Formats: sequence, structure tokens, C-alpha cells
Amino acid sequence: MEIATIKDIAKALNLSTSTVSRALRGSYEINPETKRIVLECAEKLNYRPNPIALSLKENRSRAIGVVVPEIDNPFFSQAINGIEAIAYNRGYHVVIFQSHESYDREVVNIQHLASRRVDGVLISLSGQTTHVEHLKELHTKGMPIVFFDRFSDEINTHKVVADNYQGAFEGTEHLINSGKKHIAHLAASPTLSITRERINGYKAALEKHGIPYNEDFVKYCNFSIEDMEKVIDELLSQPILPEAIFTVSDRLAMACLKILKKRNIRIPEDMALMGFSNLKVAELLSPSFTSVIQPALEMGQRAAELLLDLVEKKSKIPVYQTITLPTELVIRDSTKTASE
Amino acid sequence: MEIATIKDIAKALNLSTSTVSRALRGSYEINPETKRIVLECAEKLNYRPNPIALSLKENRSRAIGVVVPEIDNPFFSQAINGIEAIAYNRGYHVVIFQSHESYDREVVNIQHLASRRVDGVLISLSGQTTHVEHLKELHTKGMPIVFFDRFSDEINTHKVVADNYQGAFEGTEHLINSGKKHIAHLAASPTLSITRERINGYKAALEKHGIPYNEDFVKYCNFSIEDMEKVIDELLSQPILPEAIFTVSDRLAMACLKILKKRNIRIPEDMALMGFSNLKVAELLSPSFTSVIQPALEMGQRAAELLLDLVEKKSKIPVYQTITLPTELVIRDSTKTASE
DNA sequence: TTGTAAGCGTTATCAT
DNA sequence: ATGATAACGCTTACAA
Repeated sequence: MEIATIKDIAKALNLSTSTVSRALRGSYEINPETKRIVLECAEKLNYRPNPIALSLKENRSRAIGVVVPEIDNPFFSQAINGIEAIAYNRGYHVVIFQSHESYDREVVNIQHLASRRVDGVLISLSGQTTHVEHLKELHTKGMPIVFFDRFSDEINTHKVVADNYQGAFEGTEHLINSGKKHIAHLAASPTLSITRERINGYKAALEKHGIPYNEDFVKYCNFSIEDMEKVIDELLSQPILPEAIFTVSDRLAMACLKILKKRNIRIPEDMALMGFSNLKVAELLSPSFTSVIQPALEMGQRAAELLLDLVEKKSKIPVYQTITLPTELVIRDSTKTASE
Repeated sequence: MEIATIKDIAKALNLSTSTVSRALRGSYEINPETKRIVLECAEKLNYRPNPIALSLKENRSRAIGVVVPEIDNPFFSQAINGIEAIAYNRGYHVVIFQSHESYDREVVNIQHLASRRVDGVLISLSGQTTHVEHLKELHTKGMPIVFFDRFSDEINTHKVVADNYQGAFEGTEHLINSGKKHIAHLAASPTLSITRERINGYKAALEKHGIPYNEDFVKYCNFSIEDMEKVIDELLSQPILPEAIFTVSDRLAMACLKILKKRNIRIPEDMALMGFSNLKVAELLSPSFTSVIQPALEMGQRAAELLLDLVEKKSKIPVYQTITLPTELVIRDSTKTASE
């Protein structure tokens, strides 16, 4: 990996490194002829500036850190896709970190990010995270941070989220409109902002249609399959069986399908199933699975734009904003909708 | 972002930077008491070594670059998951690049990687890539490179692949065993190594069972949905309709489902559908969709291990190997299998 | 227009 | 056991 440096060019041309440096970038104060020679030589030696030296000098890395619970989750990989697109266009690299839904791991990630001297951080909190001192410290030290999807109110910065309230409202209302009254809501970690927003949307839809809220129909579970199945089993072992289940993730829907199948409960005849989803393979799914699609890609893009604006100090005094992007209700089997 | 440096500690303690440096790492040649004081002060100032300065000095970045066609593809996001796990454990960071199946973009990615001074590269080639001079140059300059999934024979290095031949063979044989004779094979780019291997497996299964190979049943298509649908339409407009379609990706299977639905062809009664898949939501799929699952996570892990061994020169004279991991045939609806 | 020198944070070498 | 200095690659006052 022998790579030519500015010194090599200087030596080859009998110039000083500063002249070479000037020729290579700002063309001010430089003899056009010298510049030509330098560029030619740089080309010949296949010179590439060393970004590490640059980083050391400028105290910036031209890289942003992204902390997500799991890369291998369609929502986050789509979001990263959006982030990468924007970062790439603006000359930044993306360094990925996974918290694996663990608070401890998230803290370690943040330490790594800080010591890696990334120029900014995009983060979606882990399901375990209940306090954010680790981020607060980083933020007060001046590190630009932008939340997407899962945020904390304790840090005053940009937030880019899906309209979880409206998404849950519409989804729930769709179930109500197709004749369901007993609707269960299978939520994720109660500590997450998205969980609260979704439950509120769910409640609002029930209320609008005069359906009493039944606490037993709302279940929380973490991200392990075992836990999901346990919770679903509990839900289905109650005296009153729901007529529909609204899940907040594909994995939960999957777990539901499995349990329902085991109990010989037919979908959608015996029980309707719907929920938040991010699969790109909609057509491969059971046609009766109506879903609330999140704008993952766009969330990533918007978050990255906001972050890079902060990093590049486009606005001297940042006015932090919360951007809420709409979800989309996708009904696959329209025949089922109007009926009943 | 004011972060304490070794200088700050030295100043605070009236020591030289070299003493502080020694106290901080190698504990040889240092007064235990001095060491204690330094560590205490470092703790107080929340000192974190600057990896950029380290990188400059050591001419290494402790980061590896990963080039994949699309992050937002379950196969690659699972592979990245495996890569990240290994890299994390061994103290490396992962910098992600996407080629978006474009050769030009892949070349740019490689340039970025090189100038970023990553310590090694993991790559799965783009569907457009037919020559690999960009990688050859990097490799001959000494950059460790490991291929996973999609490789080129022109570069002598480690390769980690799925057993595409066997996967396609088993999948095709499964269709044959369930009574199908006219089996179409929907392949990806003909330039990719995986495409060749899979077609060979497909052919071998046909041959084993005495079914003549029909060229019209093998179609190539690129990664755009439009192209997929066009090719599938062509396939279904031929004089002899296949009884089964073997697809090499989830997106292709999806496109098939769409077209088949439009033409009112029932699955699996009129036409069986199966193929390579990487979805984690198997249970959400149509129960008749049999799939050949690729060991994406493990491929990422193995590739990362091999790369980091190269990077750390564990073996002075590397013996490059090709690791082939088995695929898994997952039959969801066992009732259909034995019948017919 | 070009060269000299200092500095970014760290470590290794060579004094002391 | 500790300190001074050079070096990693690059930019930028400041000098010439």
C-alpha cells in the first residue's frame, strides 16, 4: 500500500511541500505553469490526499456515525440507505454502529463515536434506553446529534419521525371500519417514543368510534421472539378473545401468525391482522395483511440533511425542529375492507 | 467538542507528553506512582486517545471498508450484520459503501476506500461489473481484499460463497420430485459468478432426472423491477408454459407473483414458485413458497475473519482459500411436496 | 510566487 | 524514570 504523498511530489519536482499543496487545492497565489507541472506529477504518481492527515489537522473526519438497534431490520437498512445517499452526495462517509437494542452497547457505541471523532451522529435509540446522559454529554460538548424514529425529549435537537400517532390511528380505524370492535395492540418497549405515540393513536381511534379502551388488549414486549410469543399467548388466553390484532412490527406480525396457526385460528376469518411494516416484499405477504408503511428511506434522508447542515454550520444559531413524515396505509385485499 | 489530549494531561501534571504517553499504555519504564497520577488525571479530564493521530502515525485506520450492491437488501444487510459483529469484537470499525449495482459507482467506491486508507476491503461485486482492474490495482498495492458472495476469478484472494450450485440443484430437484418437468429458471446478471453456479446446479438436476434442457426456460434479468416484469412476461408468452419457476431472489419472486396474479395463474395449482431467498419473515410468506436460504450472516462473519487475519498478517504467506457454505432448503407446506 | 516553519495528537528514539 | 525531539501528511501564517 505505498501511496504517494505531497512530499514525494515536492521531491520529484524540487519544490517545497507548501507549493505543491497550494497547487493541488486553492489555485490562488500560484504560477499556472507550476500548477500544471504539479498536477501532472500528482497524476503520474497517482497521488491521493490522505484524509487522515487532513482530519488531524482540521479536527474533523468527514464521517458521520449512525447508531441503530439492528442493521438487519428492513426499517433501519432502508433508513441507512437514505442516510448513505445524502452523505455520499455531500462528501461524507457513514460509519455504522449497532446497539442490538442494548443500553450498554449503545453507551459503548457513543464512546467509540466520540473517540473516532465523527463530525456528527444520527441515532435511533435502543429499546432498553431509558436515560440519555451519554448523549447529553456528547451533545453539550458540541457534537451535532440528530434523532430519527426513536428519540428522547431530554435532548434539544432535530428529530425526524414518522407520524406514528396518525399511522396507528388510521390502522386501528381501518380495523374498526371493517367491523372489528375488540382490537388488540401489540406494542414494543414501553420506554420508546414510538410506542407511546402509537398507543395514543390507537386509543384515539377507539374513542372516536365509541369503543371502550380495554387495558388487557394492550401488550408490550421486547424484541426477542420468545418474549413475543409468550406475550401473544397471554393475549390469546384471556377470557375475551380479540377480533383483530394490530402489531407494531413485522417480527411481531410473524410471531402472531405462528401462534395463530398453532391455535388453528384462521386469518382473516377468525382474526384480522395488521400493523406497522417495512417489508419491500408486500406482494409476497398474505394478501389480507394490511400494513402501515413507514417512510424509512425518507426519514434517513431528512435526518442526514439536517445533521450535515448542523455539521457544516449552515445556520449559526440552529433552530431545532421535529419533522414528522406521514405513514402510508396499504390495504392489499380490498374485497375484505368493505365487507362485514 | 473539546476533548482532552495527552498535552493537557502533561500540562496539568507538569510532566512531558512522553511520560504521559508511557503511563497511558505500555507500563514498562514508568514509576508506578507517576502512572497512578496520570491515569487519575486522564480519568478526570475524560481523556480519550485520538484514533486519527494514531492512524496517521501507524498508517492504519482500524477500519475496514465494505462494498455491497445495496444495503437495503436482506441478504446484504444480514451479511453486514455478520461483518460488523466480527469487526466490532476485533476492534475495527466498518465503513459502508454501496455500488447500487453500478460499475462506475463501484470504481468510485474503491477510490474512496483507498484514499480513506481502510485496512482492508470486503466486497461483493456489482451486477454490472465485468472487469476488475480497479480491484486488481488496489490488491497489487497490498490492500487485503476478501470477496463474499459475488467474486471475480481474476483476483487471487479469499472468497466466501454460498453453495449456489447445490442450492439450485436441490431446489430444482425439489420441483422435479413434486412432479414438475417444465421448470423455468429466472436468473440475475449473466456476468455474476452466482448466476453461473446456479444455472449449473439447475442443469445438473434436470440432467439427473432425464429432463431435457430448454434454453427458452432460462431468462436473465437485471435488478430493475421493470426489467424483471418484462422478462417474466416474455417467459409466460412462450408457446410452452412452464409448470414451475425457480427464481434467484426475493424481488424476482415478488415480480413473478405480481405477473402471475395479473394473468390469473394460480400458485401452486397452476404454477409452482420457489427460489433463493433471504427474508426473515418466512412465516409471513405464502406457505407454498419453498425457498433456498443463504447463510448470509455466516458468510459475512467468515469473510470478516479472513480479512482481519490478512490485515493483521496472522499468516505471513497467505494461502488464499475459497470457503463454500451450505444453503438450506426450506419447505413450508409439506403437504404439497409429496403429492402429485 | 515560493519557501520556511509550526502545528494537529501520538509514539518511538535517543538523550539525560 | 523522565524529558526532548522527530516523525506521520497536510495546511497555513509568515518570510523572503
